[in-house]
Amino acid sequence: MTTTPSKKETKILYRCPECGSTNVFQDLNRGELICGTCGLIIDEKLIDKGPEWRAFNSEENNNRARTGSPLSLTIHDKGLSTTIDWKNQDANGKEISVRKRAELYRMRKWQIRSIVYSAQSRNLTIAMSELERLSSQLGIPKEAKETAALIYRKTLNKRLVRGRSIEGIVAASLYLACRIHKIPRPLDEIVIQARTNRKELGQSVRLILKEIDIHPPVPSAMDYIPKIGNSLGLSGKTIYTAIDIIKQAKQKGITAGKDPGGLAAASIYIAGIIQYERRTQREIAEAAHVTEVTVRNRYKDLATKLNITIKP
DNA sequence: AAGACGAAAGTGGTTGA
DNA sequence: TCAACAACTTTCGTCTT
Repeated sequence: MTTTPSKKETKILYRCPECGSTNVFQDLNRGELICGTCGLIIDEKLIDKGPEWRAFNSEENNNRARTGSPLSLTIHDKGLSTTIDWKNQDANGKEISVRKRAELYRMRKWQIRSIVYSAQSRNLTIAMSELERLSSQLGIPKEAKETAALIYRKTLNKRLVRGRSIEGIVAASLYLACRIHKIPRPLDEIVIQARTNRKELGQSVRLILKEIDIHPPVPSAMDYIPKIGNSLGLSGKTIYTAIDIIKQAKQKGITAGKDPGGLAAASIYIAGIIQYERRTQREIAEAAHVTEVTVRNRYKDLATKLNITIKP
């Protein structure tokens, strides 16, 4: 699986309300509409309304429909299917010949395999509908959703879902997929929508990280800034300033071990003051899902360590 | 009156013996 | 497995605009 975020930006016909430029891009990785001139995020949580793939003939259609026909959630045999007994006796209690025994052995083997197969596809059906629900509720673009589906399939193949809730693993897959695609969604934000609790989600995330070969980048404060800045209605200039502050902080190595959300909030606070676009600590804290105190502590930290003087 | 600030106590997660 | 620990939160009183 590839973890390199593909730079998928499409230029579209749209005029930026901030600077009037038509240099507007659609960043499908993040699901955002961005002005290429001033950096304003015009819209986020874009929804791809078209079908997720196109087919020009029936053969392609078959090849691309990777989940097969839509499965009904009901179990086709309702648990009433034939079972083959393990006893080597016929209905009258007589011993079965060696040749028949070998045949029976093969039949049992395939029957069990088919049961495992249907159990897995049933699991996948439930999981995918849960994934669909979760990602649409969190406004997650389809690329991250696809990645999440892939991660989920891997965990399913490794039998990691056994004894755990499907919902928990789905949420964990989605969380990791978001990190891979650099669309920050903190655990807590997912917990609100997911049918799990914080503890289980955290455990599942760690389990997948350990067992599956994926290496999502450590979430950076920079990834949070556009989202927070946009929800506060800040201009592209301020957002750039905030990103710049984080870059400086990174160079000085003072970002390690700190909550990226808090750092992002602090840099936005400082950027707001510098660019005369001030927001109160409370507003920023709310948008960044941290407390005022954290904003305060981080911003004090950043200001002293980067020698930024804040004008009163 | 709202916002900013800081101290103190509490919380959940990580680390190292 | 448990205690120490760092980062963050909650709460609350005080100062500033």
